[in-house]
Amino acid sequence: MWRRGAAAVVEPWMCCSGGGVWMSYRPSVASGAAWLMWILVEVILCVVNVVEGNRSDVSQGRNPDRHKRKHSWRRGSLGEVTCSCVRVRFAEMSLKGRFLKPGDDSNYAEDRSDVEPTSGTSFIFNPNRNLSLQAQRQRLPVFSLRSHILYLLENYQTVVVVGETGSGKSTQIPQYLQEAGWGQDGMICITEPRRVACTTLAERVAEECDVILGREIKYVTEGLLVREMMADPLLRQYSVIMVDEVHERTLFTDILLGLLKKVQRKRKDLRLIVSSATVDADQLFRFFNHNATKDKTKDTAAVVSVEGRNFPVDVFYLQEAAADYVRSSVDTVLKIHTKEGPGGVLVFLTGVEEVDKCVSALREESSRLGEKGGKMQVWPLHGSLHNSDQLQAFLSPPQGVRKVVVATNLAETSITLPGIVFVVDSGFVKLRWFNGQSDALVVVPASQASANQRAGRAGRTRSGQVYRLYKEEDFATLSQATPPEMVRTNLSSAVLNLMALGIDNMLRFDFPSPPPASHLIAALDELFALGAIGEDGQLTRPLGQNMAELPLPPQLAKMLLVSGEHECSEEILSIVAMLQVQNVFIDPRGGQRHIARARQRNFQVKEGDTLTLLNVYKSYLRSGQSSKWCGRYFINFRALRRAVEIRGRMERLLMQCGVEMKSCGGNVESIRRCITAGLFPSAAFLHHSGCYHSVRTSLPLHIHPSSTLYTLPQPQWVIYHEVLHTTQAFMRDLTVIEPSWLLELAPHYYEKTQLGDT
DNA sequence: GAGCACTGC
Repeated sequence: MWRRGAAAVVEPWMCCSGGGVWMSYRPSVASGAAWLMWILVEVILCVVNVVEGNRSDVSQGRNPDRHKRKHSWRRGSLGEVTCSCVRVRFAEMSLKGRFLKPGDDSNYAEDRSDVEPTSGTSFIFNPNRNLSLQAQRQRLPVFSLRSHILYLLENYQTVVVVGETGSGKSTQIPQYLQEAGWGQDGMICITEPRRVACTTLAERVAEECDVILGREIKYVTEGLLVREMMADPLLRQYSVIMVDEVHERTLFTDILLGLLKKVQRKRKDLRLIVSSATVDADQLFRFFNHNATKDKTKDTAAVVSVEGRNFPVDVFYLQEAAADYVRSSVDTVLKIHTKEGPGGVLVFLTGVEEVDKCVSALREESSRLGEKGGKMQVWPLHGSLHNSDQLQAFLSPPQGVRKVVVATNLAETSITLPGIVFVVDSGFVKLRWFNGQSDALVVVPASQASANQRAGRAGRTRSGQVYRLYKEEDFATLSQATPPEMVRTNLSSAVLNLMALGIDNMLRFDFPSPPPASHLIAALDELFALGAIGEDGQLTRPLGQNMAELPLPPQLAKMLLVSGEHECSEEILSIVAMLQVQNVFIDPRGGQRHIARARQRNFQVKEGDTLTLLNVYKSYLRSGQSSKWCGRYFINFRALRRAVEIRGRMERLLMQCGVEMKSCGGNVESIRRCITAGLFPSAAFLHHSGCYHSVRTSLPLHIHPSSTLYTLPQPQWVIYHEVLHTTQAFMRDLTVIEPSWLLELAPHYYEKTQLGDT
């Protein structure tokens, strides 16, 4: 184990304030390549397309004025412009939130339109669980549409199925297809975004019918099907492909939809079912309808809606938008608590800070109310909470006590809480947003789909109520759905995958939602720098090809693939696995905090966070992968367990790529060199202004307070894994490096210049 | 002195 050591020695010649040797990014290398010029021409074409085409579903759908938010543009000292989102909480409006029952007061409008079966308020409820399997199947809402769906599939290449959770579409439609004989000339394939959904659905279907799963019906993840396309681009073994949960719009959903549309042109016999929960049916229909004429009989796609199973949810809006939605949600909860009948309350806010604020305000009010106001238990719920603390939100409160859970988005999709009857929706969500260079965390208005999803959390056992902290008119101005990942994330992985599939011209690819051209350029630029793309604009062999094989961000894939040469593949594997999981260190609230910090300090090393993570991983293995050990050191056991799993998978893939498994036996420098070889585009140096500057963009950067290096004397040169813009641009997962390594390991990317040259 | 949430090849 490496221990936290003394400060790094600062060599005077590296100090930028003293002049001397300097390092600069060589933009000429990337932009000078002929293919990049050609791509720029394509970009112009693409931009024209975008302007002419229909992109309203992306970011334009949001009305920035609605929540009186403004963007402030900050100018970096060297001319770079960064965007940070400043939240202004309805500054001009100071009316307090006040809710009444429908009919009590005309100030409050009730809206039941979004509890109609075709929209998003729903929860899974199985009233027929005592019936036989066959009887249960026939009672599912989708059963009445069985022959209609089969008819449409005979006549149209694509059928868009819009239905709620609980309608049974994911388990029943594949069986209808199989019963109708679609499984005879080829397999029926259903894709899901998550692995766990694949296994549970497959098990359920196997239980219900007598087919051999994997022979006639097959559930796969979207990513796996994309991978299958690398071997068989036309997917000849399938007769029908059903893409489920399309509304989630993951990167792979969009890649898959684009690719399947391509396949359809070549394979007229291939049938496609696209199933989605929200109202984006029309967009999907237009995307898959190859009919260019106005003659509806020539349509190649059709839409069918399936009812869900919903308990009614009453929706209330504020007469005036809340000035401070945290305060307003506290008031709303108190109003519910004193005026309404029993039932749990779930509050949706955007972040940990807001959750904590709301929880303490509610606890204060609750104790002020005392016994006469009725008892209230208030629990926070967010991802960085300790496991046992998260559990509190799930437990039933004692008789006569009302449970109030204040949560982040965590409770919207990934977790279902029992006993919730009332939902308080702030109307905002914090999202990760790629700005062309780095990711930012921005607070944005939640979409209509998201609002409906939140509303659906009210009342699993009976009808519920949702209180939205904005005006009814404002609901219509919200975007229909959260923007797909494709338009708001770093695209380097997606581009690499598409290139491995033979899509050479990314800008001409038929994306369901075209990403910004600048994001594509940034991705191509990064891949070129990493050597995954050659001068000819093609994927390089074997490096680029192998990078596409690894399910990792390209920089980490590169780092792994060169780790054999640096004789530290064992260590780099562990580091990469640890970088893939979040919240390794638990940060408890209250008195335990300093104990946790002190124990976690055992793992810290002066070389940075990556090596600290390696330390944690090795120590965890030495503990026998013990959860007790994790508890003692305030290490997230689940995260470590996942890291072990990821590492195993990566190791197998890496060996397939022909990389030798070697350990450097504690030679930290070779590990740091290897990290530099992968992450070199993300280098920063300590500027005389006191903060760091990115070598590539001169963007001012700061060490994230969670970093090992935050409390140590600042090293001159660092490499980071990612930058996250919140209050400032923070570098995370740092490694201390020598600048000479940049020249040595990435001579095509960096050149030595004298101060003043840049 | 700061941490939205996931997932996957």
